[in-house]
Amino acid sequence: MTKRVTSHDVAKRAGVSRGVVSAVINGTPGIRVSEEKRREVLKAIEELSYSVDAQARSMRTGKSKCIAAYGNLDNPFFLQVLQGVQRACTERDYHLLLYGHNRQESKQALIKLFNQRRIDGLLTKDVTGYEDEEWIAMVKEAGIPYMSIEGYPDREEVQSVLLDYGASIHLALDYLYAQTGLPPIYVEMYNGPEYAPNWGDRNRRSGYVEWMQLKGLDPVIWQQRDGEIDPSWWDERIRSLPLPSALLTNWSQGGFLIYQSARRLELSIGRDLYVMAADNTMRANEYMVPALSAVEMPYVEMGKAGAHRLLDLIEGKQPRAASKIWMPAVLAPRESTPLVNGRQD
Amino acid sequence: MTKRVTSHDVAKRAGVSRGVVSAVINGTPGIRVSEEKRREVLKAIEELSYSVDAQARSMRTGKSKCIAAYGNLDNPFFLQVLQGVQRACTERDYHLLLYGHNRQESKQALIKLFNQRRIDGLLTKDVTGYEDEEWIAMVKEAGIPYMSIEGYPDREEVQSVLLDYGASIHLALDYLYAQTGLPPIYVEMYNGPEYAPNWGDRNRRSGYVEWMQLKGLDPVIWQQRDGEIDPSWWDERIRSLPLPSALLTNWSQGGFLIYQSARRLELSIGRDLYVMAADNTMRANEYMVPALSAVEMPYVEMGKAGAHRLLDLIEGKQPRAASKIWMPAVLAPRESTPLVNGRQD
DNA sequence: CTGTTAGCGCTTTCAC
DNA sequence: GTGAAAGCGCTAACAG
Repeated sequence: MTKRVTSHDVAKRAGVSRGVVSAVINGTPGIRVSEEKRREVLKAIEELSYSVDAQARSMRTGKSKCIAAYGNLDNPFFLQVLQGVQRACTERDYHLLLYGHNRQESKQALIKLFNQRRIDGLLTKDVTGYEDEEWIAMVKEAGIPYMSIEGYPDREEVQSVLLDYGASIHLALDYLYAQTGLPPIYVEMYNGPEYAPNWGDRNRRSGYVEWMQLKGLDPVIWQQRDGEIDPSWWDERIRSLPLPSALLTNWSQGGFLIYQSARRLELSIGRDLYVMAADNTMRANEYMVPALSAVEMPYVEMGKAGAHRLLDLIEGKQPRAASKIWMPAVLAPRESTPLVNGRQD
Repeated sequence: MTKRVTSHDVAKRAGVSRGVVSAVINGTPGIRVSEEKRREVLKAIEELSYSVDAQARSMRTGKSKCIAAYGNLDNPFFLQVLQGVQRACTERDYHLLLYGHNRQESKQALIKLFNQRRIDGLLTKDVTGYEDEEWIAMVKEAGIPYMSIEGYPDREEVQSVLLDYGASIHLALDYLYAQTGLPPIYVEMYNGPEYAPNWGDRNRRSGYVEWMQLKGLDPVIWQQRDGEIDPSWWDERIRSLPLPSALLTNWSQGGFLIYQSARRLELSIGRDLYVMAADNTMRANEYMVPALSAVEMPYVEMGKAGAHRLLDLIEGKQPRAASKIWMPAVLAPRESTPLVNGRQD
């Protein structure tokens, strides 16, 4: 192993002092260095292929230029968020440490991490509407710049990136209604055992009811627990429907179950049933046959926006900004909701 | 901001010297410390909620206990690999830095990173059979402990985790044949513009030919470029098939196109056509209707195995191990390949 | 404007 | 056994 090249070596070769080398590299304001010397230094850096030791620098400055992202690696959304975060980090020359859900304790370990690694900031991908008092207290006490993706909708003092679920449902319904002219049925999936919708699903549901009332239509809501293996439940309901009918489901999982039922009943999606999803949890919408129309959540953009805000916070750029960043959903029209004959305008 | 707690503070409070504190924390061999003092130190650490500064430590020791993972964040496989890597890191108390494809230069930047951040090792998720001479030369010159996932199958001196694609095809064919008793047609997708199969696809293809010959059957191979929008190509071929027929496709994308054609021709997957995929690129197999049978690649395990090997390398545990880790594919039987009537044994 | 120097917090060697 | 001190590579403050 060859010996490490230090700023000392560079200084010696360029015939200057180490302070100058540092000034050249960091463009330290208040230190003027002659053009000639600067060139010398740059040349020496090039020739020795020197690069600063980030550890030593951050030890001195107290800033590591590292942020940490924490989330559930089982969840494909987290990958998208990471992608956005990663881009922001690259753009602003930060590094990204990755931590995954492992045990219950691990979130607390992040605080420890903050001390150990001198992480400059922390970003977590939470489930929609997640709130954890204790955690927020810890973060605040530790003085960590912090940002949540999808958490803490009701806590103004916590920075987070949020989705406007109500608006996303309106977007979906406007489209579905324009395509089909049919009053959409809302199929609401939930995680058992009890019906306890999270923040996002509550907003979606009320968005639906609101929209229907606006149009003077009667809301029709089907509720079913996800994971419930009960094909006949679906078959009975769908069999009783007039054809064609239009359905909007809060989770794409619901779309999948409707497709399965249609297969059993020998109904055709896109002809007998118009189906649309209000998310893309499984990231399979476009691969279903026929491809499932949906409103989808811009997780990459959320990650990017969140990371930029976090970096602003770290660098003290945004002293008194609003704590919430709201993101709009994106309409993805596909084959499951063709334009119904005679509705062209 | 409260002042940082240092080992000095701990030492003072525990009434010992800093060397002892260090010895207690790291269990330094060759330094014996009395049980009483040890207890004192631990108590002081607890009371002051002290944690070592990783930067300072790694500056001193030259080891950062950090590895970096690099890959394409657009690719869902990479998330799975990351998951495995992350687990290995947690188990062995390492930290994980994440870098994504951004520009062409960024891979070179990893080398720089190695110097700057004192990364202990590097892991890349490459495309199947990827090889890059120049990169390997750079890595070797820099002396970076390095591991590739899916790359460098033919370079014995490079450490990598590989999949046995030939065996995976045999596994798929054995299953498909047992279920249906039909000679499977092989549907080979490729990325255009020219037919230039990668390492994995070459192995799959020869695995198919080999298996068919073993059974005394004539190989039938359809080739189609992915992204080619040509529904009639599929419809004509599939229409000409005797029913039922069995098809195995190298990419799940092929399964998707077959499903679409079946929909147009009003054929039923699982009754008229038995379909199976030899991968799960889109991670949508189980959400297709009917769910698509496949052999799938254990990317989580690959990441984990790769990371553990990398850490072994870093810690000098495995002086002369074989450079390749071979992983077997996993059979995932689903609804698209039901047991054909009368074939129960 | 340039050069010297103090220290960031830790580990490890070397005297005691 | 224990304590002092050197030094990892850097930046910022302070002399010259």
